[in-house]
Amino acid sequence: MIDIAKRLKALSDPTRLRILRLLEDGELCVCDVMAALDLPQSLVSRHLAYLDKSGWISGTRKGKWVYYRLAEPADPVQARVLAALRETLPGLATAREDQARLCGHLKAKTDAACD
Amino acid sequence: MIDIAKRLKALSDPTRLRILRLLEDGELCVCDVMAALDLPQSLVSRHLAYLDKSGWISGTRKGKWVYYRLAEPADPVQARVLAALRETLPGLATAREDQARLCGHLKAKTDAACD
DNA sequence: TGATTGTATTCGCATATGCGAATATGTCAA
DNA sequence: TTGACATATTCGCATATGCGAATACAATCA
Repeated sequence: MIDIAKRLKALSDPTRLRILRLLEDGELCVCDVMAALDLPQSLVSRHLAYLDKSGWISGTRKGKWVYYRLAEPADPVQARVLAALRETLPGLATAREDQARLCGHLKAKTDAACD
Repeated sequence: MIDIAKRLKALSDPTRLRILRLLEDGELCVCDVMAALDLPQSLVSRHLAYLDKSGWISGTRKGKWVYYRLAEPADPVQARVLAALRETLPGLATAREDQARLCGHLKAKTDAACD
C-alpha cells in the first residue's frame, strides 16, 4: 500500500506530469527538458531524479548527457495510470506549449523536423 | 495539469488508499471506516474530507451518520486509476486486515454476514 | 593538465503537511 | 430545552516539501 502511495505521490506535481508527457514521445536529455519546460536546471534535475527513484522513468548517461525515458511499468497500477495519462495529458494546453518549446529547441539544436 | 496532479495527490497516502479500497464494496459511515482502519475519529474524518474535496468520494448525511461512497469518475484518468486500484488493492495484506476488522465491526453492529 | 559543458547534490529557508488533542457543529431523543 | 452521540473543524507543533543559489561531480576537449 505504501509503495503504491509513494509511486502515485510522484505524480502529484504538475511539473512531473509535464515531464512524463514529454517522455511519452521518446527519450530526452536534461537540457531538452529544461528547454521544453522553461525551468532552471537544478529544479528539472531534481524532478527527474524524483521520477527516477519512484520508478516512472530511467536515465542513462551517454557521454556528457543523461537521457531519460519512460520506465517499464512495474505493476498493473503503474501501467494503467501511464495509459490514462497518455490518453489525457496531450490534450492539455500546458502540454502543447511544452511541446512547442521543445520543438523549437530541437530544431535549433539538431535541425530536425518535429511534429 | 494542476487539477490532475491534485487529484492524484489525494492518492499519495496509504490511509486514503485503504479507505478507497473499503468503499469499493459499498458505502460506509465514518464510524465503520474508523473501526476498519483502527484509527482515531478526527484523523479518519479528515482523510475522508480530503478524498471528498478531491473528487474521489462523496458523502451524504443520513440522520446522525454520514455515509461515504465512491464518486462517479470525472475524467478518464480518474476512471482508469480507480479501475487499476480495484484490481490491485484487494490483494494486499493491509487491505485484507482492514476487511477483517470491518467484518467484525459490522457483525457486532448489525449481526449481518460479511464476506 | 585545465577549461568547458552537462548534470547532480547540498544548503538554507519559507511554506506545506500530518497528526493528536481539544473544541465545535449537527442530529436525534427524552 | 438538555444530553448523548456522530461527525467536522480548529489549534499547535513537529516534520516534510519545494525551490533558488551555490557547489560538487562527470565527461569531453584543447
